[in-house]
Amino acid sequence: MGVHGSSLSAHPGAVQPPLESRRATMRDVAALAGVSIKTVSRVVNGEPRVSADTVARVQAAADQLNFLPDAAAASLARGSRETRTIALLIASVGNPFSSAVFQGVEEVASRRQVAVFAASTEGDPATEEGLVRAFLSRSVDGLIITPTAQDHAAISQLIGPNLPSVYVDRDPTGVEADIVTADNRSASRTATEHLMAYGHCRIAMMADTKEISTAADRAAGYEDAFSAAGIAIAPELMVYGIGTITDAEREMERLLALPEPPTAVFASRNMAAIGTIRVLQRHGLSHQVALIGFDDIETGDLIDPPMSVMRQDPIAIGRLAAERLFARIDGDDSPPARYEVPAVLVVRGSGELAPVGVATKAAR
Amino acid sequence: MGVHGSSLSAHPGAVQPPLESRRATMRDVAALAGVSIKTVSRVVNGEPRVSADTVARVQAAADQLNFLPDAAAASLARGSRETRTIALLIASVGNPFSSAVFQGVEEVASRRQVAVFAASTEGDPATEEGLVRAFLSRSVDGLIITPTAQDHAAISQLIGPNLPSVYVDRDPTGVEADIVTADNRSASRTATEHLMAYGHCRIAMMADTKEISTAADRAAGYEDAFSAAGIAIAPELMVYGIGTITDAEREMERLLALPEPPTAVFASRNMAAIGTIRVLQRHGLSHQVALIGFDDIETGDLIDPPMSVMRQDPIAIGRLAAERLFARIDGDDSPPARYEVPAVLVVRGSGELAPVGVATKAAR
DNA sequence: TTGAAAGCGCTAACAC
DNA sequence: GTGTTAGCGCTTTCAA
Repeated sequence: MGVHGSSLSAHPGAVQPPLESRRATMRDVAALAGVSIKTVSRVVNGEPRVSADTVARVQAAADQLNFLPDAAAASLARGSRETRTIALLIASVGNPFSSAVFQGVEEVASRRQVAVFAASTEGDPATEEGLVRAFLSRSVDGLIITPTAQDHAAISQLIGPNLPSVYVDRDPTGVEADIVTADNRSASRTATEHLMAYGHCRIAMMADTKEISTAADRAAGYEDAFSAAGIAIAPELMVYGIGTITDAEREMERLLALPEPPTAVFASRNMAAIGTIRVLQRHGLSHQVALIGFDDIETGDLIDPPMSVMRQDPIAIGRLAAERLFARIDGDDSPPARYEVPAVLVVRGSGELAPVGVATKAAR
Repeated sequence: MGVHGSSLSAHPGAVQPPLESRRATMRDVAALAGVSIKTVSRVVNGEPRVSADTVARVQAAADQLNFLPDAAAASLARGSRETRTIALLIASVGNPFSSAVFQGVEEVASRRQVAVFAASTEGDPATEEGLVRAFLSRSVDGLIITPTAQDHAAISQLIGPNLPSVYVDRDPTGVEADIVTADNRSASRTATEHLMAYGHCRIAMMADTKEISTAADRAAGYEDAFSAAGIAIAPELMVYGIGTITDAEREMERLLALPEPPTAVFASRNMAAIGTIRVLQRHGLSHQVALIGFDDIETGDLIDPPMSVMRQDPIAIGRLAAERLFARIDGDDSPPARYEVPAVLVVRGSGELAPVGVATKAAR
């Protein structure tokens, strides 16, 4: 019954290293249970036609040896190459928005017993491409990607037509695939109009670089509000390129130094809001200049004044992205679509301050 | 030269599905380049003894077919079973502390081209065990685990003696392995003594359940400060079991209703601090009752008053955990050790308020 | 109900 | 320099 040395063994050469120094395989379990490896496979995979007695013997042997099947070998043998593994490429695993997306993805994936590789692109196209290669080579069943600003035709080609992929948060260029984002444009219009409703028309906008679709969409929503209201936009109040809190602080200082400073700020991303608040607090203006942020902050209600925001739902975005991905994995071949998860206005105080000083000239 | 049908092919049966519907393999590249599969392997792995001419031909074929090696098959064949993959089990991928740990882990792992599975235990032992099984079965090279409150002897046995693992943030029970945490006890003593230095002796402590080593260690540090100062602890001010912000709010309300309410609070975790601040703000007491948190909040400086904290360095914790793990993977077999990453006191205002009201009786 | 053989994509050892 | 063979741990025929 011994497997290692017997002359009719399927493995004539290579004596295995001792069981203690490696994980048990089906061969080990088979030898211990006195059955063939195929029978072990049947038991492990819960296949029907096995006698209860055999099942028990195999199970006991497997438990005794602490046996766990090798998922990679199984997927290799199965040929289907399904690995029950997906990859998630986000801006940075440490960033609250990204990790909330991850949380949503995980929620859906774990229900299907699918493991998730998560990795940060840091917004760098080369890193992004390297990660895509790394995960393709690991045979993931699908990819969820927050695209960097680069053109994605090359990456899309790399991924190929057979591997499902979904894009989140931003629109990639040159790609035919499902996309899940917030309703950036309409939400930004809502935020801007909310400020206008309190009488503001010198409303600054602080945004990321225009190349990022999210920033561009939010700027478009801001502009929509002005067009609809018939108010001319002051171009000097539209600030792009806010990449860090420090950027935001510097630009806000500059805006306040303007001959006609803004009476309100639409901070189209978290870092912009934080920098803006710091500067306003420093100048003792936090109750004079209105502010609406985008993205929520965990403690937005503790700030003085409590911060009003358009709250995105990144968990829902991640959840929906994962659902789309698994639908594709399951064979859905409907045309690619865009999905927008609504952001909601959270009224807390900072966005409900009336204009102070210069800004009463263009009342509505 | 054709591989698919030739009679001397190593693969007599099974005609492959067309190349378009699957990823290219080394066989495909070999066929296209007119070399053997082993030569493709050599080129792909950058082995030396290959003629420049051959390298070029193979590379061209690989590029044309968009070939990427199958990492799982390679690791299977190599026998070493190295997958360049590790798993990280954290409380929740969406939680700021956990995701900062992840960020530190990723930083180190990505430098080694190692991919990271991250998953949330949600503090549930059964989930934790299921995840460990899932990742073992996926042949990860190592595990970094934030242990749940359960005994870890079983999990440790499941992992076995050959797979490196490192524990982070909390001490597991019944395990011999490297552990990386903050210096919870001494940092908590520092925080408490800082409050005492401003004259407080009725200092409340709000903590997670005692079963979690982190909470217990922080409580011990709090007690250390009292013993050292020779002040008796008021047991009614030590609150355990704060699991949510709501818990914290409820308990803080209760404390304020005490005949002799605390003049200061040591909030030993973020949620406790947030709930405490909410209640203090609600009662208009945020400038009367001192507060020091543990864990930093992104916008702690924007709160009124700005929040003083013992700032942990979760990125450094993650980084160190990953470094220890890779050291073990690389063969380090020194005895398991505990590593403490220091937390630093960040003075912002809330922790530097003198006692108000009843609390002047036990001056130092 | 059980088992033997072949082979997934790749690499190690050893030819030539 | 390059190719051949065997086999990693598993699942699939197909036979018994």
